[in-house]
Amino acid sequence: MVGEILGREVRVTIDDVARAAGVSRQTVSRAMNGKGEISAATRRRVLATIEELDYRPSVFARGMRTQRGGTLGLILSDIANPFFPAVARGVFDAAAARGSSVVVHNTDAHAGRESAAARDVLERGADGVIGFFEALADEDLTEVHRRLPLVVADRRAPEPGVASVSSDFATGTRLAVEHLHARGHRRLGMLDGAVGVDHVRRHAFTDAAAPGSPVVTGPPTLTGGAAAADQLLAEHPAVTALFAFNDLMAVGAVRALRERGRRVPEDCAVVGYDDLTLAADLDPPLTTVHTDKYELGRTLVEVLDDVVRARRDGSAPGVAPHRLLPATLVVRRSG
Amino acid sequence: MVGEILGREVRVTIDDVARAAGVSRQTVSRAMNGKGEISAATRRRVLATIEELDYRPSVFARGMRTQRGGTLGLILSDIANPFFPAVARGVFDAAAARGSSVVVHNTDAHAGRESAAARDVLERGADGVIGFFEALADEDLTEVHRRLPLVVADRRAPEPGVASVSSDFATGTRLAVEHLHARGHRRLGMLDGAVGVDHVRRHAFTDAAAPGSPVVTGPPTLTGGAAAADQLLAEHPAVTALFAFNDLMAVGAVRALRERGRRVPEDCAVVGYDDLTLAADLDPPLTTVHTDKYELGRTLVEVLDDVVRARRDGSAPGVAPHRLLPATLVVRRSG
DNA sequence: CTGAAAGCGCTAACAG
DNA sequence: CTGTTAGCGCTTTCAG
Repeated sequence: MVGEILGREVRVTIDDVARAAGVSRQTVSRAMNGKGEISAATRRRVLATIEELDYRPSVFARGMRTQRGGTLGLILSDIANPFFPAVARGVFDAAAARGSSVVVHNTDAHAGRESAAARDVLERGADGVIGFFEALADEDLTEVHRRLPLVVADRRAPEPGVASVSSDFATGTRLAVEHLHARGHRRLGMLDGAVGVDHVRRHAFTDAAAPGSPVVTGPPTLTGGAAAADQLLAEHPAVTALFAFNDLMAVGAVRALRERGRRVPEDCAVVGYDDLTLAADLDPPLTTVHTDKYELGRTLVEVLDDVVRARRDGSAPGVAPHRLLPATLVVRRSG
Repeated sequence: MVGEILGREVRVTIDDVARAAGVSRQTVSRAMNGKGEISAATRRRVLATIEELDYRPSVFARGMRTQRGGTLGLILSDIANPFFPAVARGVFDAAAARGSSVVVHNTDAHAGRESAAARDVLERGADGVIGFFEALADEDLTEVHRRLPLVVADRRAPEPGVASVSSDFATGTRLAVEHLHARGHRRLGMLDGAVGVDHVRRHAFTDAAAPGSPVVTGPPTLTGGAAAADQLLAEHPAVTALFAFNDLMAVGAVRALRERGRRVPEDCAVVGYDDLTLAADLDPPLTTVHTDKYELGRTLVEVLDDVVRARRDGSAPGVAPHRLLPATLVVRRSG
């Protein structure tokens, strides 16, 4: 087998290619990286030789010079929340298309883990980072941005120079509240996720719902939603509709409601956010705000690419791209 | 800020540490890697200096010598299937505990993507790979194993020397079938996932169910399950219970059944496999086979560690560890 | 127990 | 358009 002796791998190096193609190493480098001038004929020949020898440049040797490892960091808070895998799929596909691998870090929305993840990604010479940062302060984001192309996901950028992509939470939340009002609900409550620094959903809820509408905060998980719903209903028994930070909390709320003998939606309506794949198959089918999560993932990589390119071509520290993905309401049975 | 000048990072190198500590670079290397003899006092002093200067060895320079990058590859077929994130969480946590980062590859069970992923992981100098390989042939797995510590997940190892961890599919499947029999069902059908080469679940089903029980194959997804159920029921209308390859197919089957006006479980029972987080909240709550997915993830990393260690300490090419995780039936309403 | 020398495979900068 | 020179930061010999 090529490049192998007695079961022990022997690296095919750039020198082997150079020798075989009858050129210098530099020319081989140029041929594969498309940098510098090189005649079409030479390049073709070199590329053919590369193919033939099955040469793969060493990530390490290259990284040593360039400080770039052809990876891309994806930092998120909870891979077990189906929202993130849906986004990740878009990220993986887009990353694969641009030839990058993705290193994923799960932070549990813990500030220490978030900065450790960022640092790790940095040290590995990632081309850039996509971050769902929930706990890190704005200054820290800015610091990450200074060192590495960064795209902030589902959160306001800490400063205009930092790119961001997120669901249009304000619209989505407003849609949910208006729908509940249209259904005749007058006393709404919100189950907010105890993460992030933006609180866009909460503010939008507060704006759209009647003054003084209660908001209870908890972890953005099933059990967090159940506990928050319990607390909210205990303190505000007159509430007839709940808007949850995300679908997981919404499902937790449904569980809690039923355990208290409340029917959903008859006694209390529930609306979620995210529109997880299984939302339509739940009992009751979940009314929720939909955002295209795969598209979010793809967009994140696309924007990151813009940032990388901008930085390479003379780092014009102007206003970075900020994209808002449409949010629409999907009415099912729960609210 | 340390190591920074005018917003431009300046690497703290091993030489800086050596100089500051008044030793040579090798001594620094020894101090951090615990290799070679070194006096406790020197080591302490060097370690303190490292701390003080916030020195982080370059992944690339180190990788260049060692061919190892401190990462770990996780290759899976569909991150959007909640089964995988649940496992991934265990993998991430265990990897973090051992100081590794995880690069994740999504393959869609496509042979080309699976081998590309393996190759990529290899080139990045991963310490090892955890692979849910669905499409790759046994020889290819063996080849991967020859080059890199490998643990095969949810699949029989291609040879005794390759480690594996998987759910006890045989028992889980038997439990499901027996339960259906106990409920009085006589005509069972199976919705098999069109992936993998093992077909443990299918064989176990064929063994446990009545001879000639129909099996229809499709992609292990929601729509795959729906289509498979449609086909199976069209060809075998007398079937009163369906055992699905996984929960996603089971949910798809429920959808299809209802669209044909069949009630679940009254007209046709459905049993899944995996016990996804939301299984209990579905309509109807899904009867399914449970395996501890987080534990699977943790175990995978643990076994990988054993393999790595074994290979380092003189590669005794004996019988690698093979672990089977318990599978239990969770009876809910769907079957 | 510690230091000096050598080189991993690659690309940037400069010649030609 | 192509080749030569010079390291990147680290670990692995091999001396001392």
